[in-house]
Amino acid sequence: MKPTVHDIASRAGVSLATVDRVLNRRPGVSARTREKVDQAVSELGFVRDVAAANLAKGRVYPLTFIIPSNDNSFMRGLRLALEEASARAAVERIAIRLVDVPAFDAPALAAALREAATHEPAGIAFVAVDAPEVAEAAAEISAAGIPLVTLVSDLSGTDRDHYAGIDNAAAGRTAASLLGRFAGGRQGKVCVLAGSMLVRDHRERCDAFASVMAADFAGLDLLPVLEGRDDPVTVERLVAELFSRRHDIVALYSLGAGNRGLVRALDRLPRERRPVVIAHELTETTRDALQSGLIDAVLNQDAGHEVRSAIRVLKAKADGLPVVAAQERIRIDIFLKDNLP
Amino acid sequence: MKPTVHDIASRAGVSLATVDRVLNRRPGVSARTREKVDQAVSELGFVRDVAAANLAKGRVYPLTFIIPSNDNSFMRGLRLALEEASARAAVERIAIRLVDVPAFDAPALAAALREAATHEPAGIAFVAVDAPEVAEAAAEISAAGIPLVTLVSDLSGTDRDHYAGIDNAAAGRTAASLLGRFAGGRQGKVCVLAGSMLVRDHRERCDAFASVMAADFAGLDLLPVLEGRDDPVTVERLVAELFSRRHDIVALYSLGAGNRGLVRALDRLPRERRPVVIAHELTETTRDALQSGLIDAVLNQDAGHEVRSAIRVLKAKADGLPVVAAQERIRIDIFLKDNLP
DNA sequence: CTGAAAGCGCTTACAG
DNA sequence: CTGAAAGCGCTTACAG
Repeated sequence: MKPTVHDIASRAGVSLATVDRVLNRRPGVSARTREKVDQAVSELGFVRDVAAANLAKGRVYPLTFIIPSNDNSFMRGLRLALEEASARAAVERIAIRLVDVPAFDAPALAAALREAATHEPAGIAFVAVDAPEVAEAAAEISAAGIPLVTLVSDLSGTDRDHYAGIDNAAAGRTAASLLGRFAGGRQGKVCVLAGSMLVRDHRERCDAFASVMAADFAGLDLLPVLEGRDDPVTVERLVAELFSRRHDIVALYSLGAGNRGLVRALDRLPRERRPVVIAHELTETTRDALQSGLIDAVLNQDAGHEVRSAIRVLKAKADGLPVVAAQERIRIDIFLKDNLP
Repeated sequence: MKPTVHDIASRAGVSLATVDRVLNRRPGVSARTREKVDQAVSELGFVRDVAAANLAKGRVYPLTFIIPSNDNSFMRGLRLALEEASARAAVERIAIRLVDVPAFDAPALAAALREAATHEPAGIAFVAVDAPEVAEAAAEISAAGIPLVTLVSDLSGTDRDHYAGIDNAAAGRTAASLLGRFAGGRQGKVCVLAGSMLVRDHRERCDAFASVMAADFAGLDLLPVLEGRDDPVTVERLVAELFSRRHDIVALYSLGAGNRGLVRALDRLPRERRPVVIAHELTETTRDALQSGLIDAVLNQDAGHEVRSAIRVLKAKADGLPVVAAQERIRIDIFLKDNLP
């Protein structure tokens, strides 16, 4: 039978209260007593039942997540993942509050951060817009001792405790490698389609993509970046215009969202003009496009992983526990039509 | 404040015991009483605290995992993942026992299965060797009412409750698509390197790979499959021999383990003779080879995901709960040098 | 069919 | 510095 605090107490010849003090490294125990308890713990191989401990503590961890109210599949998926995670997290007495904020809007985000802080949550996670006013709000909250995690897109500067998202430079490089190899020696122009250069994840993908293309695929030239604001309608218009103007495009990298518009534009192109296409985020749209061959590969970040990682980190910070960085690394998934989940 | 069983009891005007009976759908409650409780539950928005319930139940779930004692990185990783999962699972009163069994050995596996069953575990997970004697042992255990899950490699026939592993046909197809596109129109032979055709995962990868190659990449011909028994020494010898015999090999698909041997053999090849290489499982060896360019892409199954899925499924089966198949699907990861975690 | 009481493994005032 | 007792939210014999 697994040993309990009672076993430790009788073995060490002390009370439960003392065992608890030693276990939780609280002060007010003589060195001798502490030793006896520590010894009993290691002799019996005691490990604390965290669930029982949480139950007894009655402690709750109110966490706030600030998410852009963008109507694209990725953000919808993030919301869903958050709701699911909330349900599971309840077991560990974590209560999650979701706050909406307009997309790509630095002042609104800064205000939302400050508002969230007034509720004194045990931690805040937010999708960063990389702007000074946001950094300022973050600094204030950090200074107030509230753990802060950026989600999906990071904030420049140091005023956050952790970033729960993919390595966007690596994503850009991966896209370049795949696109370059899939192009198979063809020469021509490459279109890069972003959401907004205001968010750091898009900027980083873009820069890394460009540098690998320049280094490894000399026959492929990048056109000026198109900014579609992750909005399907805008994206469709931009892409359609570009392809009607130019006939030398052999590949396209869509590094933001709003791929519904991209797919609609691609679908109207004659077969022989279709470029090699790499896009981000596995959604219903990109999945269908992979299967029909309109998109060749999709890079994906698992919103569920990101959300769960953010929760774990915020809880650890709230408890003053260390974070195992390696364990919190978020993977970049690659999907072809063949390995769709 | 979150409502508890006490709140439900007083609201419905019944005792805790009755609330518990209704909550757990146990018999011996009048329809009227049941109704009152159900109503209180929905009015108060009660959700059961699973951790507290488990604590009170004192129920434990002894689970047995049977893993081949193969000395390759993947199986070592699986072991590690299992130990990690054990630690976390302890919170949910799951106790995991690990049993070693010789690799690719059907009689030994059948014996291990029967032995495991004598301990009356709440469930058994095992890496299947796809042979009749194993199927027979599985059938017996299933008949005895012990939930059974295959891990990594599946068992033909129906005598298991669940398979926790990737879709190996999809993996074979993915490998073919990548290899074909990376070859970029070159013509020649393709070497296929397997562990053993006795395990179903290898057979399925191989078949699917072959069919996509035949359908989509006419210029690339498959050579007869090499069986390296997932053993680095054997693999090295086979590959070295093949390349010294033939000079028309343009690509290689390593669908099993033992890649240390493969990499050693490839490394001795002159640069211009190096084939396009797709391998399985991200290990130290394949990671280094990706970075140095000896391997072009690695397909990976996350042993941690597989183990955790197996645990979840076994627990659900033990509790008589349904399994959400979509949630238990294991992804096929693709790694290039650019998106290494 | 229903309920009072004890207990799961831990923590927390409170008293000494 | 140390301990006895009550309690966290649920479940389980046992008695009626």
